[in-house]
Amino acid sequence: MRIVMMATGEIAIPCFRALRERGQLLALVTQPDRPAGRKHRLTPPLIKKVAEEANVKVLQPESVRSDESLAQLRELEPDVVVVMAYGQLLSQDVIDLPKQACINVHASLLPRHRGAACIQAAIEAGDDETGVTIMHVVKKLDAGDIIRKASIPLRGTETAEDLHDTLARLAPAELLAALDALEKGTATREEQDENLMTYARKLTRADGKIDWSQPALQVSRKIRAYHPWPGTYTTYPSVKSGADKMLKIFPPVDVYAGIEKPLDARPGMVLEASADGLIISCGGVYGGAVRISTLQPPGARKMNVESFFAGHKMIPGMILGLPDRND
RNA sequence: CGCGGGAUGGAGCAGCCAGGUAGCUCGUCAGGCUCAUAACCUGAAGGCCGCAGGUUCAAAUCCUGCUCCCGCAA
Repeated sequence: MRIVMMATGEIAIPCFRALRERGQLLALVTQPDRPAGRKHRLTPPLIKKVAEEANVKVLQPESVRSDESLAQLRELEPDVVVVMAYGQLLSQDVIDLPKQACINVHASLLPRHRGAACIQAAIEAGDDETGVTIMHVVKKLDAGDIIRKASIPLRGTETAEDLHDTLARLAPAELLAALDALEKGTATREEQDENLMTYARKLTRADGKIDWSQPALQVSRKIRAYHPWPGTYTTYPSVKSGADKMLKIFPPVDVYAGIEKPLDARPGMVLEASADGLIISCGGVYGGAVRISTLQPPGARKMNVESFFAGHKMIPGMILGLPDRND
């Protein structure tokens, strides 16, 4: 079976290796090297290096839908194209190019959480389970018929980083099973139920701002879901300058559902600031609070709250995340 | 040459703009108080102030170059 893989994200690396071992992996199509990092150095996707080390041909078209790129792909005469975290939408020409099928590996249980931020969405929504889906590619994003799914339970403590790695490891077996089924002609197709569809749009840095008026459980899910990217943050009034400063917040985060709070407690209010953690009042019908233990002030490294309090004043009653002019 | 912040005993910070005694909150060690303690009191150790030059009577502080760390952006 002649296979071309289209992938950019690191989540695709285990699948790449599985395909390489399976044999007849003709090429990896990945995004062009982009200026990245602090000096804007041209940086190749990590999976490109993996492919080069494995002596797999690498193609990096600016647009995979261009005539030039289509011609290159046609020359390879693939039976199957496997797409995973590639980063470009495919045109019908590309989808129709392989003789047998153009399939996609997606890191959620479709039709739930279509789109780019599927891993974050599963955690933020508080789902009991998530998984990977192998499906046919159609022009509409992540809407094609499903070949296979594999699910894993969510414990309610994992971060997106954990889940990303777990799903990356789960995917190869499903992908290989799907390919075997396609090869033998035993593959099934299950149409997606559009009524159950949800869409996880691409996240931006600004999405990481914590809304303390949300219930504690929701706040804690967001902190886990957005780690390590785009990360979560709030602001705090600096005693020294008086200005609001940004404060990044990291997992782990504990939820106190029935905590006793002062009568004047408002969302975002610091209830306790000690070496044990920073306890912040949240909102919602049942209230509650979260306890944070890892922070990062501007210009500094990530640190525990004990270190933070050694050099930054933060006292109970202080309100975090007050709206600023940009809101 | 994308933009910006930072480097000061073990940790986190102030001091720098207006050069002139190494400071704060902790930690560590010793002693005290206490039934006891992560609490409280007293004391001590621990710094070539990131590196290299320059200016100056005098540099953590001003100037130049370099290294490393961080945020934004991508």
